[in-house]
Amino acid sequence: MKKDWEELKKEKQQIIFDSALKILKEKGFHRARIADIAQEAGISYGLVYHYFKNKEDLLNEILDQWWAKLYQLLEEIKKSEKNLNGRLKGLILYFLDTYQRKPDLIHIFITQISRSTTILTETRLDNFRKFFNLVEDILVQGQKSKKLRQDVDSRYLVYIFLGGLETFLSIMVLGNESLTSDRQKEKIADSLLEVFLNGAGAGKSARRT
Amino acid sequence: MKKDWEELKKEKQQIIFDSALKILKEKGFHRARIADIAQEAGISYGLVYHYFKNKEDLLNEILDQWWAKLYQLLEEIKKSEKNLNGRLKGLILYFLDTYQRKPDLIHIFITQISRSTTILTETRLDNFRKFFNLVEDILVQGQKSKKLRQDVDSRYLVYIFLGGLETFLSIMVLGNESLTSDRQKEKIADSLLEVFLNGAGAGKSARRT
Amino acid sequence: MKKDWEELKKEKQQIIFDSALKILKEKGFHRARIADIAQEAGISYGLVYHYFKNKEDLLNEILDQWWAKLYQLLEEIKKSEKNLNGRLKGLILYFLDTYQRKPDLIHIFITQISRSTTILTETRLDNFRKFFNLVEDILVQGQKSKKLRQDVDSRYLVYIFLGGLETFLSIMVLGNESLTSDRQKEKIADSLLEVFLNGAGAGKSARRT
Amino acid sequence: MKKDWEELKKEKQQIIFDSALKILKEKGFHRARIADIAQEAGISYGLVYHYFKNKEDLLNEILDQWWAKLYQLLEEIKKSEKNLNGRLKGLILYFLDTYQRKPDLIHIFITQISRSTTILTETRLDNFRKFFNLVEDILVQGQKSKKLRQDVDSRYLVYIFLGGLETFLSIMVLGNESLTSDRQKEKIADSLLEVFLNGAGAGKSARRT
DNA sequence: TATGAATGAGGGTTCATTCAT
DNA sequence: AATGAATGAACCCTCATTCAT
Repeated sequence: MKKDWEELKKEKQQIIFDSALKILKEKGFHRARIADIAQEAGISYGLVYHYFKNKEDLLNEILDQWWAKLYQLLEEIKKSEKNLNGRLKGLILYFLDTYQRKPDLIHIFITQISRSTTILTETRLDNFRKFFNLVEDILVQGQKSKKLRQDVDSRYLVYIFLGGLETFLSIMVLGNESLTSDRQKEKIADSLLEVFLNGAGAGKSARRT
Repeated sequence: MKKDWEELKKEKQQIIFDSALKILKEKGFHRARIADIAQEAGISYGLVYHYFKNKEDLLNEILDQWWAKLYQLLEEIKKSEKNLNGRLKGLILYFLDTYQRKPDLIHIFITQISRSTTILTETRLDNFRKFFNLVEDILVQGQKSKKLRQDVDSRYLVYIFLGGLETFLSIMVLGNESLTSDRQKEKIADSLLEVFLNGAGAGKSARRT
Repeated sequence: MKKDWEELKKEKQQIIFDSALKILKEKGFHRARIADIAQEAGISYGLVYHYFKNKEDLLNEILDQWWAKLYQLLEEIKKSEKNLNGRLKGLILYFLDTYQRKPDLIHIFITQISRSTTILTETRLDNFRKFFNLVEDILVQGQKSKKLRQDVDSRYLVYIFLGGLETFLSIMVLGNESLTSDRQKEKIADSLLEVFLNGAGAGKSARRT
Repeated sequence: MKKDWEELKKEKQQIIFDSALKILKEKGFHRARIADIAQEAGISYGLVYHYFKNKEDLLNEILDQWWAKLYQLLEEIKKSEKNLNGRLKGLILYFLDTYQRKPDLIHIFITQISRSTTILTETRLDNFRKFFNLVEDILVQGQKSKKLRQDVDSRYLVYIFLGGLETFLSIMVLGNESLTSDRQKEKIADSLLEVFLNGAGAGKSARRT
């Protein structure tokens, strides 16, 4: 019986979560009103405070959930047998899949979290650092296995890789583009990887002079 | 005489501008108070309304100024005799120079403008589209002159190029890093270009398989 | 069986009572939350409403209990064979004993009840009037038996006597002082009585000129 | 001109002060709403925040003003040539005068400040201690000049003296009694002093056995 | 041009109370 | 008897904006 309660509580939390996601996407953190979120969730606004300490806390829980999943994925990637190409593609597809399933979440990540220093407390910045470090680990392994050039600081490679990915997502997010077929995701992932690995330059002459 | 007045007005506006820049950087658009900006500028908050219609208008003017300068640069680049490499490097250095001279401006561009949909009205999104289009023009020219590969959508190339640049700037901005020497800027620009053009992959085998 | 139920109910009520006492002392009536009291009592806050109609009612019950005991004591004193001195000392010691056993109760009496007009409804004021009247009865008897001077309004004597007592208690309450030995209580009671009866003046000359 | 501004500001503050006084008296700190105070003052509630940081601050300013005046009086009394009797009478009359002119202030002192530990921060308790110490100074001088008995702790004398005074004030405050004639004030002061100095006991036998 | 007093919409948060389980 | 989810009135405080001076 107790379990049912727990589950019900979790479910309700999730409803509030999803409502918050939608409202945050539409209005941004500062303009999102608790009343909006509650209305979206079909509950009274007082109840939001039953499940979350306050607005700040609600955002934090969303972020924590986001980061937890992302870290989990990266750890899995690191443990996997995939080669560099497969690993990076896995990461890209994770973002694209998430965008497909929960576009609001990616929207918020792109527009609110990944940049806004207003919201960025030191704790939250730490999450970013950890994320960048995990990606760097993967790229350093790539350098060691001679899959990636070693004459460029691994940190720079991280910036360029994630930068390209983020801009892709940004464009989709800001343009409200939909992502329907798996084929489309594959194509995007491959293009990104292709240019990241082989460069935008045309042919040998452009690439190595 | 009239000119003096005009000039004085411009000067005062600029003072408010710079103050706004600083406060916006520190607090973000929603938490930045007119009173803060006025205090920073050393004037009464009522006076701000003599020079700007309202808070929204103040932000718009800042953005307009930013975009105007950026468009101007891009037009100059397009008209210049430089080759693709020089053009892209010029663009990168423009951002780095601006970061050096007015870090607040880049900070706001990165954290507030480039992503926030809260602030992004349709009009403002147009500025982005125009910016991306101008950069795309340059890259398409590169493709036509066989400097850039033609098997990738020029749009994708824009995303990857600007994405890498933006992430570099983001890192500096979020980390409050300083940029002192010209040499440092050169190195960053070259690294970015090198990877963008030739890819992160190591040697032929990695790049073309 | 019914008795057991009644008793259990009384017991539970008493637990809530004591918890309320503690919380009221710590936070005062307005800041004391039902949830605090329930937590202190180790029960859910909903249950409080099974035993008390509402917050107001809970406070009323506490007050009623307090006044009932005090009235009972005063009636006993009036019926007793003690002389004036013994009667007044009995009253003082009652307060000191109560402070020793239930400091929270005296704390609340001093800080919340005896003065606060916020809480003082007309009904509650009546309790005060009754208390003052009962003490006045004792002092009037003292005047009749020539133990107390008759040239001062008996009402004034009440104010001075209770005022001194209350300030003593206030000091202990506000200073969180502890009262351990019976000797200490005796000393306080004697000092109070001594000054009340014989004045603070030094010798005849000061007292009767 | 500037002076006029300053004065106007002070005046407005005073209006808010007085309104606050009235509302605080009627409702007590926790139930007093800023909106009430503003309405009483005939201004919008937002303006209250122009003059005072918040509700807490408003209360603090009232308290500070109260204590400042009281301390000033006590210092004057200490410096004066009056004898003990005159000094104590001066103190009593100050309270009675204030009650006559600003009954709300005395009301708040009695019901909110002098007891409520809810409102009593450590800083505010310090004011009490200072007040008690200043009165003790006067009484110790009385002991030294043989006007007061030395066989009772001077601290106790303070409690008894101020206790009587406070209870008098309390009765007036809680009963909403008016104090019109100077004669009435004189009579009260004399009675208080008479009993404080010579005791409530009747004749020698009662007083010295 | 310049000031800052004045306004009030807006939104976060608390918490007593009810009620289904 | 017992729980705690659910509700919403109440109230504090912020701050953009206006306007008299």
